[in-house]
Amino acid sequence: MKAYLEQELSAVLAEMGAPPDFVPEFEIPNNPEHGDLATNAALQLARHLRRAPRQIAEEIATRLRQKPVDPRRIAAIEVAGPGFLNVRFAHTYLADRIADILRQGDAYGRTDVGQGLPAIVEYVSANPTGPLTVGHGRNAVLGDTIANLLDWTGYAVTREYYFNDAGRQMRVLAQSVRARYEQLLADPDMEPYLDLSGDRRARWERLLDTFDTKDIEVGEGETVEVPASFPEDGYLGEYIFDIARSLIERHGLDLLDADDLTPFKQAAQEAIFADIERTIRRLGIEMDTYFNEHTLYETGKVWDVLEALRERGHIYEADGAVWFRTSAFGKDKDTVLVKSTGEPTYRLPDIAYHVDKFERGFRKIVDVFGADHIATYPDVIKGVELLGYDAGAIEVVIYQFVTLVRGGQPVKMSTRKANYVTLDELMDEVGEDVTRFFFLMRSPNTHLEFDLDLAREASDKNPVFYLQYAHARICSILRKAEEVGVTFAEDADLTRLTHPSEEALAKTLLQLPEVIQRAAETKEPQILATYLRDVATAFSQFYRDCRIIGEAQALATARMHLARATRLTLANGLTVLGISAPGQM
RNA sequence: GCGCCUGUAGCUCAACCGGACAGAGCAGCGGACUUCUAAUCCGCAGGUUGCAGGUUCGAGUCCUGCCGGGCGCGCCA
Repeated sequence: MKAYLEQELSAVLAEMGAPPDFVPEFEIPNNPEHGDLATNAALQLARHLRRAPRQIAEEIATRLRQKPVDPRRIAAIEVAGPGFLNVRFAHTYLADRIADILRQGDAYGRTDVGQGLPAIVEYVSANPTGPLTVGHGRNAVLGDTIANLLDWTGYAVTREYYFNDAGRQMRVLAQSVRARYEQLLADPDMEPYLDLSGDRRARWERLLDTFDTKDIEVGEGETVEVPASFPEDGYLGEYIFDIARSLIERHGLDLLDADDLTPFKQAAQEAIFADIERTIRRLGIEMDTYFNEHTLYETGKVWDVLEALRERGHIYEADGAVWFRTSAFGKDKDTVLVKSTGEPTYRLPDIAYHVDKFERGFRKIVDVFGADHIATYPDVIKGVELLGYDAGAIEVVIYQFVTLVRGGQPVKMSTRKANYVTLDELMDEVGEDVTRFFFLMRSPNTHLEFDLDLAREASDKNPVFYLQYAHARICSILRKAEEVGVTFAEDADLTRLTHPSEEALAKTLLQLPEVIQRAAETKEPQILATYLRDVATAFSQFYRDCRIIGEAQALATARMHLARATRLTLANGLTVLGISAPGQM
């Protein structure tokens, strides 16, 4: 409808001498008295046409009315206020659209604006150094929902997890595991559990003699006692012990004198990745691809990118390092791409990674990052652009941090002390649906306060249940209506839906496709979450005013259609958000 | 000091490329269940959209300057 009106209006405006690049837009007015769709085109054109906006609006209205406008769709075109043009839907239009929703079923809300364009959404992308935290949760849920939104708007979406299992972080992780491994073994009580055959007894006794501990600083003057071999910035989490224990079960003390960290790294990575995958699966997330940074070295792409940048003169060497001339485009400093050790910084593979995304054919590239990456991604985009790719295809979604609030107080967390709430613990406490919804109900660029008390409350205070309750209630009504013999006739006469609550509900329902489009374009899922609340409210009001059971068959059937259309709208919207739509509560 | 985000009702937040009277939820007060789910609905109260200028027919939205909060500013990721 919107597109139809915009097209008709464009034609009229062209006749009236509007600039050819002017695109009129209709929007839904805040105030229902202003009709179902309104446009401010006359106001915007007043200056250009050098005429009073009100007068322009009158002429547009007159011309529009002369067009062969389908009376099944439009009931009235009015001029109002300083020069707005308000359009009212015909009653038959609403009836047609409800029938349309039911025809589309599970697909209602889908559009093809993306036209099958290949899109990639990169999210989570946590390196396997520990369990996912609440912060990763916002990333995961946001990324996954954006991927859903793009899918529903007609893009061919790939969901990708990018990670790096080489580098310093992983080395420190492996060292941490080895230190815990030694610590667990350096216990005289372990004797009965160990195979001490051969020279193993001597090795074990040597460990008992030499094992020592030290204190390390963890901030705010606090210290923690750790094995002497524990790295300064090692990982203190309890999960490191679990990994060490599993190594003892599998290898006993045979890894004691290994001078290679590989088995520790391997075990840690496998265990942690398995854990991460379990966690995101709980949230309903299924990745299409996992991309290991390492492949960018194996294929030489990292060096190709470096050479390409060098050829184009964006690179120079100084102090033994290779620099990217970022100061040439507005940054206050240049950026190191290859350290004097010969090892690239993460920025170089990041550029190569994005080049790779283009080479794989993606035409829309979405990255989901926390606010702490805000300063780094412009370099990557610039790098890609300098190599001749369409950097405009890259969209970076930056989300602000999450604070957990309990009892009105922020929950203190410190990664350093391994004192943080994991995503799994959060889901254990409040459930998966609530977790997803809370991460989605706020704009990504606002700081999120996650109120655990509110989230845990299974009551009317919790906004998730409001949506789910409305859905469950519809299911219940439809069940009961069928029990008492109200039939769901295919040929129901939907023009019988004339009650204001019925009309208001119907008008709300038919917004779903454009709401999904807008949320997809802006990458702001809270637009959809907010809309679904409106749907639930409109339904509750309909429920208050209009009964199904006990009404004459024709009216009851028409209302069943409306209830079904509402259920589809809620269910499809919740599906996009990745939240379940229960049949009863 | 510089860059990005942010400041809207007591609290948490909406407000669709600048549009008509700034809206919800929670908290507060008052109402509605012999009825298809009261996890619901209705009403009341609550605001100088941080402050000051500017652009515009029109500004919560755009520009400038202040003030407050967050995140960055490494040959870490």
